[in-house]
Amino acid sequence: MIELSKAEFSVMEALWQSYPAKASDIIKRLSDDTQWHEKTIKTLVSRLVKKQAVTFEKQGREYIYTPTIERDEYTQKESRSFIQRVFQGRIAPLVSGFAKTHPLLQTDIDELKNVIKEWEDKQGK
Amino acid sequence: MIELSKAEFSVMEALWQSYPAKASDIIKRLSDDTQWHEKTIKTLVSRLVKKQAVTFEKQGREYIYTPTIERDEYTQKESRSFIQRVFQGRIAPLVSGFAKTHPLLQTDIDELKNVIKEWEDKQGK
DNA sequence: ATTTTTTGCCTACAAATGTAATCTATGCAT
DNA sequence: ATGCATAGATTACATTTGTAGGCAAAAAAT
Repeated sequence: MIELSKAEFSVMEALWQSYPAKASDIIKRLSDDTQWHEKTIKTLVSRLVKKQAVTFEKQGREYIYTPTIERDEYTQKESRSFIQRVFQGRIAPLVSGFAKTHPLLQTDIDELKNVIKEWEDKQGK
Repeated sequence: MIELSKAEFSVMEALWQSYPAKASDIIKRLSDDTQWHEKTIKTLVSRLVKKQAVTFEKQGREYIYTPTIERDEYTQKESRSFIQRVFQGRIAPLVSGFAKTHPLLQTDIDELKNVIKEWEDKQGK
């Protein structure tokens, strides 16, 4: 599994927002959320290329970057390994712990109900 | 917030299992799960002391270690920051993403239903 | 009593991470 | 045509993390 550091993940977020994208696009997007120096972002992009989380095509002297993994795919893997490590692979304890300090929203409840419904449908079949 | 690395977290797990505990206890417990050298574990314990995740009392030349944070407290904070970082603070997307690749167990469903029930009770009041 | 083991303390060292600065080649403005 | 801005490549450097080794003191074993 491709492992991303927190900073690298943020760069991926900027790229996932819309791609293919030039470095300058990524830098522009990140400037809204962070104080990172342009050089810093370029370093992170290079590391992402090295980790093969991102590829690029040359366009003149510029590179046009594209992620090699989708956001969903990555966050799912990341979630699983987090849940595995911290909650022995069980998700429910995470949810109840989280809910203890963070009131859920109506949309969360709806979405959770949906998960349950799908599970029950599958059981039924 | 006290930040623990993965290896440090594992050591905390061993300590949370039962404390106060001596270094040798921690080492014994970790030997079941890992191949870590005794020295490695002691280094990690020292770092935990430095990070103030653990305190100790001298008992002769040995130290008796105690965590300063409870497991629940730590994992909740950790979960929150993970969810914040990866899912903008929303937990439901994590759950549905997770469920896509990891069939939930009956106990998970029960626990989730309980979370929902508690939420609804609170709404009603 | 002397040796061996075990404690915690200090030191080590490579890889990963955060955070850039410098260098080199190229394209753009004048 | 020539200098300046900009792109990516290379280098830098402190901190954190993983993974120990060595040392001095004390306890345990013989």
